[in-house]
Amino acid sequence: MTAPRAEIARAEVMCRERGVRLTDQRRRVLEILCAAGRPVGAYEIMDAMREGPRVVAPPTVYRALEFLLEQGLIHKIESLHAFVGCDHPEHPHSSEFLICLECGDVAELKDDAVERSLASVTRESGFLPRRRVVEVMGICARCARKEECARKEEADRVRGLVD
Amino acid sequence: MTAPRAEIARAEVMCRERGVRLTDQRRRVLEILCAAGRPVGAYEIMDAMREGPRVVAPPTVYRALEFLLEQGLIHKIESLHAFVGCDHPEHPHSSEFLICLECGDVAELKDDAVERSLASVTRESGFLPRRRVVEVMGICARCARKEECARKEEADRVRGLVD
DNA sequence: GGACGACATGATATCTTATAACGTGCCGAC
DNA sequence: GTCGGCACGTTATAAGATATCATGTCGTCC
Ligand SMILES: [Zn+2]
Ligand SMILES: [Zn+2]
Ligand SMILES: [Zn+2]
Ligand SMILES: [Zn+2]
Repeated sequence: MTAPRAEIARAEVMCRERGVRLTDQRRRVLEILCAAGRPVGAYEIMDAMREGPRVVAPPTVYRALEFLLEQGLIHKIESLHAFVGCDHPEHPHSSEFLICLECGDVAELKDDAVERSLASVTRESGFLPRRRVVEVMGICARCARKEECARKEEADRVRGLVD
Repeated sequence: MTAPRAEIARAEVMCRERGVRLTDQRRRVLEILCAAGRPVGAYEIMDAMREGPRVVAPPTVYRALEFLLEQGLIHKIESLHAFVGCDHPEHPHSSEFLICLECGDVAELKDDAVERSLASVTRESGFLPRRRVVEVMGICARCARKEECARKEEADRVRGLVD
């Protein structure tokens, strides 16, 4: 929830270099996504924008999202119908996510092993990839540890009762 | 569009073995998916079911889909909001798809290279995977060939005009 | 400076996808 | 027989996304 100054500044520069306009609406959406640091749905973004001066309608949000996606500044997470700011938008890349079912945390993979293995599989079959969606739902390391502790405590408690 | 007798028979056996019920509604949905041989949306399935004796409402379709997903008889393609019958449901597996943007054809990968590289990446980070979504959008081999031919013909035509 | 065109936004309506909530009927266990 | 679990019916509504047309904004060209 830190102010996403750095991300915005970076985006400004990238857009200027490319000759595209990071307008108020687009910047606002990017700010909301970066500040959240988690997947946010389009309608939630819309609500967040309402807090400002004016009311916005769905197309406004979706248009801003479309632009940010094109520029590689954000990613869409298909399995959540939600969007996240990109960690490292400097170079265009396909995104891969680890999504925690417990705490909702989302981590963007930077490793390209998956990308390479996908590339080799598709090349073999003559398929020309354009966009990749790789999303793994599961339990993140932190939640796994927490659950492990809880299990232990429970076991201890039961042992205590039996004694 | 072949009659999906084999798939249905196989599903019947699997359900019996597991002690779960492949009811009329569930079988009907599976038939529609297998017969289509392409991704089909829930509401399209609903329309297909209407052709039969009775009217069905969305929850009926979604409940059947939920059951079939649980039993591994079908997969959901997140990026299309659609469902497909599974090629090889005998052993539970996570699904990986190549989706053609041109003709809409969907191929389920059987190769497990992607699965393995994903597994190693997630293991390293202490993440416990539950469900994987791997969907690659692009141009299938057949459409790529077709486009290649079209490009050649166009080039020939232009050469002809210049001459 | 004024006309024009490209692009961005506003506003309204509608469409698609998915689920909540509650009731009914079937069937086997006891 | 009745009880409980499960599948299904029915109605309503939530949630996500897009189509369409009007309006505004801004730089360019004359
Ligand atoms: Zn990224
Ligand atoms: Zn977690
Ligand atoms: Zn499968
Ligand atoms: Zn194709």
